[in-house]
Amino acid sequence: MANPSVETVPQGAGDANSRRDRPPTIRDVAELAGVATSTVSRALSRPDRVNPRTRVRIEEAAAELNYIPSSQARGLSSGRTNAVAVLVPDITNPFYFDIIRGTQHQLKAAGVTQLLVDTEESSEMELDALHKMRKSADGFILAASRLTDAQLTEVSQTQPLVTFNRASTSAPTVMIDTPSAIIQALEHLASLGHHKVCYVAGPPTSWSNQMRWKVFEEDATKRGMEVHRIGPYAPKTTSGAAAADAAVRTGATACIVFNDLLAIGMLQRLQARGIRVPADMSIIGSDDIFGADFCNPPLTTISSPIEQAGRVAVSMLLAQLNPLPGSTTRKLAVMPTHLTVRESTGPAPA
Amino acid sequence: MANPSVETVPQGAGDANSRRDRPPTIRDVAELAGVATSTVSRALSRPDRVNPRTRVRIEEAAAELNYIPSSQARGLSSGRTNAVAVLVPDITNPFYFDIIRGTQHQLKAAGVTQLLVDTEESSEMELDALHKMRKSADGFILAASRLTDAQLTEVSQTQPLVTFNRASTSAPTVMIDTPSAIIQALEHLASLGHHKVCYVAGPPTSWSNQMRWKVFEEDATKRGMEVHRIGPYAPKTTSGAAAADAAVRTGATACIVFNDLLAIGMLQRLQARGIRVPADMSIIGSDDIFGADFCNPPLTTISSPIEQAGRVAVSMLLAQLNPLPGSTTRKLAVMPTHLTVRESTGPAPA
DNA sequence: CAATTTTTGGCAACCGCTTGCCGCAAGCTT
DNA sequence: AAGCTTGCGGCAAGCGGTTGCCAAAAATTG
Repeated sequence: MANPSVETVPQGAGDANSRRDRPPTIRDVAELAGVATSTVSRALSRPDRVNPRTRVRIEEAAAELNYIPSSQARGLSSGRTNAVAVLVPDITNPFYFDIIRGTQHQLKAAGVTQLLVDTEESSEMELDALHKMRKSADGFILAASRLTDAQLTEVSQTQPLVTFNRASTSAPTVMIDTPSAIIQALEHLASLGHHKVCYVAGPPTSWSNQMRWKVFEEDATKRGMEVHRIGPYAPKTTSGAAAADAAVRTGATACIVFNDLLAIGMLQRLQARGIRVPADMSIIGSDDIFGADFCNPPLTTISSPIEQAGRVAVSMLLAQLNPLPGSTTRKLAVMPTHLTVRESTGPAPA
Repeated sequence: MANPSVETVPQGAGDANSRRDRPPTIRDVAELAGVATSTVSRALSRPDRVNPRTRVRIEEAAAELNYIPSSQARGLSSGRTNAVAVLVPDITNPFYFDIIRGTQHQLKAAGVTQLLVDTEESSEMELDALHKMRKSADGFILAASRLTDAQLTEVSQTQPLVTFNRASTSAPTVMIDTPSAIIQALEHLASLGHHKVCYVAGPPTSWSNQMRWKVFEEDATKRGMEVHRIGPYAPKTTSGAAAADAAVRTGATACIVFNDLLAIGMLQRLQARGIRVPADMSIIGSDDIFGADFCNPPLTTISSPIEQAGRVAVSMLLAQLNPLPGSTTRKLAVMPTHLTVRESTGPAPA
C-alpha cells in the first residue's frame, strides 16, 4: 500500500468498530475499507466489476470483521433466496434419505441451502408447500411427486423445478431406469426357473409404481409367465405381513416388490410363517436401501444410484436457475440400474 | 365503516391489482383492505392489536389475493428468521435420521423451517456452520456436538441452542439416559452368565462414547467382570469387521457396542467368520436404529426414543426463543432408555 | 494534447415487512 | 363537561443488501 490516503479513511468511531456487539453489516465493511456499500456489494458478488486493488482491500476488511452477508437481506433485494426446497413424500422412508443425502451434498457444494419438506404422500400438501414456499425457495426438487400431470405442468410454469422418479413433459426429470430394471429382474427369475410371478404393488398414485407394473406385466407375459398382482400396499415394512400372506395365496413362486421396505417386511412375515426364502419363494426388492444387505436373508434387489440421482437433480435445477449461455439445459436424466443378487432369490421350487 | 374517507384511498391502478403478475405484497393487501401496511402487518402477526372488524377485512383481502408474507422481508426487519438449524455429525447415519425426523416434525408443527446441516463429524465444520448461519437461523440444535466445552460455552452465549446427547452446563440439553442403559445391558449380560465383557468404542470426540465407556467400566468392574475395551472405530457398518476381529481376540464373550451401525457390521463379520451369535458371542448395540430389528440375528440393543428426543429438543429451543412469562425454561431433559432384547444375546458359552 | 472510450465507484432508490411513536376518537371518571 | 385513559390505525424510519444510473478517473486513440 504505497498510497497513504488509502489508510486515512475517515474513522469516526475510532476503534469502536473492532468490537461491536452486533454482527458486522456491509456498511461496517464499507467504512473500514473506505468505500461505499455498493462497492462492497459488488466486490463480493461480481468481483470483476471492481478494481482488483479495491477488491483486495474490501476482502481484507470483510475478513477482519468476519463479515458474512445476510442471506435474508440479499434475498430481499435480489429476489433470490439461495435455497431450494426438496419435497419428499415420506421423510421416514430410507429411500428418500438417500436422495436427500444426495441433494444435500450437491446443494451444499453449491452453497445453497436445502429446505426439506415432508409432504406425507399427499398431493395437497405438496401443492401447498409449493405455493407457500414459492418466495422462500428459488427452486424445487420433487421426489416421487404425487401431483397430477396437469398440476405438475401448471406448477412448473410458475417455478423452476425438477422432478425425480416422476415423468413429466413439462419439467426436467431424473428417473431411475425402471423398465430395464424390471426386465433384468424377470430375466433373473426366469433363469432360475420361475413361471409364476407376482408384482407386489405400492401406492397407486406413485408414478413409478404404475410404471413398474406396466413393464412387469408386459415382459412377464411375453415370457409366457403366469402373472399376478397384489396390492396396493403402503411402502412400509409393516405392510409386509399382509403382502406376504397375499403373495403366498396367489401361488406365485417369486415376487417383485414395489420397494425394499415392503420386501423386507415380507421377508419377516414369511420367516415367521415358516415359509423359506428363497427355497419356497423368491423375493426381489427395489432401491437397495440401507438394510437390504443385512436383512435376513439379504435381499436381492434392484440397485440404483439414488444418492447420485439426487445430485443430478440438483445439478439440473441449478443449471436451470443460472442458465449458462452456451449449454442447453438437460431435460431428462436416466439413472442406470442393475440387479444386485443376494440371497432372497433362488431356483423355483420343484 | 361509516367513514367514507377510509374507502377513498387513492386507487391509481384501478383493477390492475386483481391480476398482477408478481406475487402480492403486503401493500396490495393494504390497498385492497383500505388500510395502511402497518395495520396489515399487525393484523397478521398480533391479531389482538387491531380491531376485530378491520382484522376480518384484512384477512379477507389477504385470502382473496392469496397473500403469503415474505419470510425474507419479515426476517430482515424483525430480526427473526423463523428457521432453526439442526446440525448433525453425519447425515448418513440412520441414528440421526431419527432425530431429524423428530425435529422436522416438531418444527413443522410450529411453522418453523428446518435447516439441515451435516458437519461431517468435524468440530471445525460445526463451528463454521454455527458462525455462518447465525444470521439465517434463530437457533440451533446440536446433535452429538463435537465441540469442546469451552467452544460450546462460548457459542451458547451468542446464540440460542440446545444440545442433544452432549452434556453442557451452558446450554439446555436433551440426553439419552446412557448410564442407566449401560447398566441394564450389563445386568442382562450378567444374568446370562457373561464374565468377560468388551466395550467397542466409537469416535473419541463423542461425548456419549466417553460416557458409555465410563459407566461401562465402573459398573462392570463393580460386578467383578473382566473388562476389555477396543476401538475407537468409526460408527459405520464398514468398521464392524475390524471391530469384530479385535473383539474376538480379547476373549470376551459379550460386547456392548457404541452403536447399532457398528454392531451390525460386527454381526456380518462374525457370521462371515463362522462365529455364531449369540452362541459364541453376544452383541448389544445402541440406539435401536432402523434395521436393528431385521438384521441377522436381530440385534439386542439399547432403545431410546430418539425421534421423541428430537421433538423435545425443538420444544426446548422454541421455549428459549419465545420465553413464556410464567414458565421457566427447562435446562435438561433426560430420555429414558430400555434394553430391547432380541436374538444377538444369549447365555455365555460354557 | 485533446477527444473519446472504458473503468471504477458512489448515489440513492428500492426489496417487503416490522415497529416505535404519535395522534385521533371513543369510553371513563369525577 | 372537562380531563384522562385506552384502543386503534397511520407515519415513517429502518432492517441489510442490490442495482440502475451517473460522473469522475483512467486508459486509449488520433
